[in-house]
Amino acid sequence: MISKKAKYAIVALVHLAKRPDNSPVVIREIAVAENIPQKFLEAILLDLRKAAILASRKGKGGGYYLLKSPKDINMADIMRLFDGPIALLPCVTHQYYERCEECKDEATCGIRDVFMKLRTVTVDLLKNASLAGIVDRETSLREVVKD
Amino acid sequence: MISKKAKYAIVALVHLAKRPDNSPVVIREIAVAENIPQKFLEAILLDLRKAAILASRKGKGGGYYLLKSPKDINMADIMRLFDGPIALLPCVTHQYYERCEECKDEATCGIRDVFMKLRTVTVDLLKNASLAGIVDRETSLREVVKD
DNA sequence: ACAAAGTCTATTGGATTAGTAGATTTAATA
DNA sequence: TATTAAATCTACTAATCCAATAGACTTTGT
Repeated sequence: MISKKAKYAIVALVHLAKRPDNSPVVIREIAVAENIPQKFLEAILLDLRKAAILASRKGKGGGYYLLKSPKDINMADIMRLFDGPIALLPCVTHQYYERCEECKDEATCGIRDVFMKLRTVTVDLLKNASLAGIVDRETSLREVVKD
Repeated sequence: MISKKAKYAIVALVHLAKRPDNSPVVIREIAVAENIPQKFLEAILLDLRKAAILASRKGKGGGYYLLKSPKDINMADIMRLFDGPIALLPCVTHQYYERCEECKDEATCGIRDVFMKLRTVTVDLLKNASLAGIVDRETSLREVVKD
């Protein structure tokens, strides 16, 4: 399961991506609109800012806004940022590789083989899931439901 | 990341599946051979027994052995047993479905859509990864390395 | 009877998760 | 320049989970 942090981050990003202009949005607006505990959200948005996905302005008229285009923000990056590696075994991650202590021969490990394949398809799918894609999908899903 | 419990479970099952006959194997043998803390492994094997994947015999000559054929034991079942749902969001699990509290409309949620697709491909891949497949894969990988 | 095996109950230290509280800093504007 | 609205920083906490250990108990074969 994804952490609440990662989930809230995605929800907040979608909220920001849905706005026509990219003007700053105050934390409270996002928190209220998306049912996210405000103080918790503050920490999350800060992380997104440190990761250069969001930018912020302090003081009156301030708030958070997207720094990158929605089509350049993907789920893989967000999930890695909050929950660490996407792979399910340390021996099949790219960035955080670590040998399994109990493993006798990595090269011929059939378990590793399975989880390597899984990692590949997962990262592939999440890399291709952009904020823009999600927003588009919501509008087209709404069309379908309306009918 | 998968839990140690799930990983040890898979390693232990592969150990059992590799044996030509299906005679009982004592916990210590598996623990020593696979570098798994014995006491920890005991609890794991007990869980596998309760799930009717392994059976056991007490006393001299006893131990654990597979109850099901290796081709009928798949990674999805093992992972669910130890780590719970495979899906990354509660709203896209089959067995443990739970609404996301912060979600406004599930039917048109673009986030849910992404994680639903991910769940489908993941479960599909893990369901098709049987113990038998893993053992086979190890033998054929060994062939390749030998050359 | 004895030894060899699994089984059960309890506990523990440490890490992680999901927050909360409150003081501080920065910027706009009246 | 005083006020206000906003983000930012530091610290703390309760609850849960993870990985493992300890020790007593039960069952079974010889």
